[in-house]
Amino acid sequence: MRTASKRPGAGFASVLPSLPRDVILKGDCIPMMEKLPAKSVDLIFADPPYNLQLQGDLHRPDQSRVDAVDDAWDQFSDFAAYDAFTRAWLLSARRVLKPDGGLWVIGSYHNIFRLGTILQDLGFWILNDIVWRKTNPMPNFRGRRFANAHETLIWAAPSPKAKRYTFNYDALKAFNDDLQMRSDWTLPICTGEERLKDDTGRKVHPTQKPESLLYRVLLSTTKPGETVLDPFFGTGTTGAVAKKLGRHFIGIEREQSYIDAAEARIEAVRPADAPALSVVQGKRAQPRIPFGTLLEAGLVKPGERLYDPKGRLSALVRADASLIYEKDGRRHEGSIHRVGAAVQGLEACNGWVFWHMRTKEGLKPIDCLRDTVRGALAA
Amino acid sequence: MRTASKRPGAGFASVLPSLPRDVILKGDCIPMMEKLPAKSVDLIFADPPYNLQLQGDLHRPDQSRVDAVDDAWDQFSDFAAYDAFTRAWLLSARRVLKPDGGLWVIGSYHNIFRLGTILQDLGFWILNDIVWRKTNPMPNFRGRRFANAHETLIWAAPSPKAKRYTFNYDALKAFNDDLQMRSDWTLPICTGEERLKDDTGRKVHPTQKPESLLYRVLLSTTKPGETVLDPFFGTGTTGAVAKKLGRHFIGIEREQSYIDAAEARIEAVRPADAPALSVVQGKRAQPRIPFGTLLEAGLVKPGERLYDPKGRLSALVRADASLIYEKDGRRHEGSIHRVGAAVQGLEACNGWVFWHMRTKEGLKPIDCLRDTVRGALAA
DNA sequence: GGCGCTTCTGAATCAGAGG
DNA sequence: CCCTCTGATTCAGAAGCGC
Repeated sequence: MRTASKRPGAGFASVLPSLPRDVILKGDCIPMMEKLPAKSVDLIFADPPYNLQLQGDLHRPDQSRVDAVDDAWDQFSDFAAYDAFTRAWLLSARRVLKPDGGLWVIGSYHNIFRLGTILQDLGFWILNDIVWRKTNPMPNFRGRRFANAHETLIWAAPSPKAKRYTFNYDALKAFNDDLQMRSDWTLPICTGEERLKDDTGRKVHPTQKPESLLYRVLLSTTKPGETVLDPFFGTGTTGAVAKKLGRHFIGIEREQSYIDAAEARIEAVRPADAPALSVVQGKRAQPRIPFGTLLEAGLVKPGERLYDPKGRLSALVRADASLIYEKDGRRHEGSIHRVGAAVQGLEACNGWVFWHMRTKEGLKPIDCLRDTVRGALAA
Repeated sequence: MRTASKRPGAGFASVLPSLPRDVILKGDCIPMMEKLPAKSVDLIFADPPYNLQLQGDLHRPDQSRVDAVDDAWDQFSDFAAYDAFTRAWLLSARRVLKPDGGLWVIGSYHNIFRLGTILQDLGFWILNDIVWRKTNPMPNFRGRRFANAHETLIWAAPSPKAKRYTFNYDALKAFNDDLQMRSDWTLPICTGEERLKDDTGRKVHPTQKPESLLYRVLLSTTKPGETVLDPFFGTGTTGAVAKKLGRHFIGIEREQSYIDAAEARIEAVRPADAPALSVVQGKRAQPRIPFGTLLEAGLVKPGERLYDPKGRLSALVRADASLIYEKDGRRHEGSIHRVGAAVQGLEACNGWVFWHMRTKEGLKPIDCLRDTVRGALAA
């Protein structure tokens, strides 16, 4: 891992010719992202500052808390600065993001509504909001509110027309004991061994995110070998999990102390082996086998009959892999899907699971034959 | 209960001298709220249109069509129109609200970020965002996103200096088995007997909220005898729960069919019959521990092997918590349960007790690790 | 009545390749 | 870009039905 330091007069001259990978770039995220080639990153995970009062960039001119806090204009001026910052880094981020990439942001009620609104205003397309339920949140000590036991993430595509974003649906379903993954994730906060401490035992970063959270983010919305950018890298949770999962990372961070901690931490990570990184693939990922292939392979012969699941209706297979169904003067012909839909009076039908062959063991869906063909292709 | 109808030229002449209570006002919420005296209401609960932007029809895998929320009242031309509407009704609402009153809004990711941003811009002070985790949400039928399993509520005071808002901390804590009430509430959606149906058996309102949700809202942030205003009354869940809990209500609603249903419903409420309301309590809602959680927690690592009870067969653990088994040309992949079933030639298998890890003390079922995680979660 | 099986439904921004 | 066609995709709970 390398660290590219941006010193005065010593930064990148202009946009880099190619994407650096597995590096931490030192500096503010907006100028740094401007150095990266456009449409080059597969995923962005951002954990931006929550409290604008503590950020140098966002400091109000007079540093003071407004006396008349019910003054709407003053309220707005604070939020306006945060909004301007948010808009700026999100625009930079989208330039770097591939058109079919994904973007995650995390926040609390202090900033997440502004993040979400600006995402929508900029034309990002929200795919889900995700709730991180903390199993061990900080209690509310004064007893004046509900215990703040969650944070919110937003997962978005860069535009509404981006339909080919990565979502490892089947992997997540396997991960979750064969139930599809929900929008609420129950995970502990970062404590114990995982929490980075300095020599004096104090935590290195005030809001270090748990690796489990990033694990789920990267597992669900990236593929092995892809690159994830984290513009607010902190102590490098994103980088550590990316390395562990065989993904590449680019971190951007201003504070040298965080960079030092992140480098040591990521250095110590041992990535999993390639076989362990492959995930369950659904049917969509498998090579398409048209019905005609079964005829070419001799697994189905022209003139055979296919049956509905109960064996009552049947249709004739023709040489061109179309079916013909005739009964009581009704007549349908076409693909296995069209005829399947027609005989059921439905709009659509998956002919692969509707139509069955008669075998010694009874009726078997023709979908089984596809597996046979796929096996033959693989061998 | 009375219904005040606003007919052309027959509405209230101007602002009412006193607050009507336990009534449903027919009409648009903004002009209706303008008739109410300023600073007169203790709490506002608002379930505004969500501004869903649905494309075509959605079908379940069994081809049945999902009954979408395509009502006219949820149609807005763009975000600007929705924002203007939101700003307007929130301003009207704040005028009516007592300075130490509270305001709740509920929404999904389609609108909640805009609601939150506008609340902040208008100078409301957010006290909590609350997540309603649905025990029985609609699944994601196309497998392209996480199942949308929650909605978000925002609880806010009308200004940052309002410190004397009502919060029944101790009541909530008792309600929650002496644990502080958290910001995530696990409750089922409104179904069964509670869901209002018309003569033909169709739901009266597309988005009726469960009484359990309002029960928790009113119990936590109002006192008996206080008045709660609901500007988007619908079929009157707020009114029904208010009556049940000895609070007064004012509902505002445009649709006569909803008003009729609400009146009959509220009429039938007996205030005495206290909480027969089944709510899923925090402590009893033991989190399910999917196998993936063990990987996130680092208790199992991608690339490790799991063994059958006799240690003869073994399978590789992958990053998505799926297993892969390969022997003599046979190959199975999927969840611990699927692969466990496949290697035994069974229909089903409990992977938690079938698969074992090698430890110094010999083979141990992975189920033991679940206890470890549960312990960590409880701590 | 009881049990088991089937059917139905819920605030949803829900496909992708090929021609 | 538009149109056509293939064929992938669901969980919890209530209600209804049949034995």
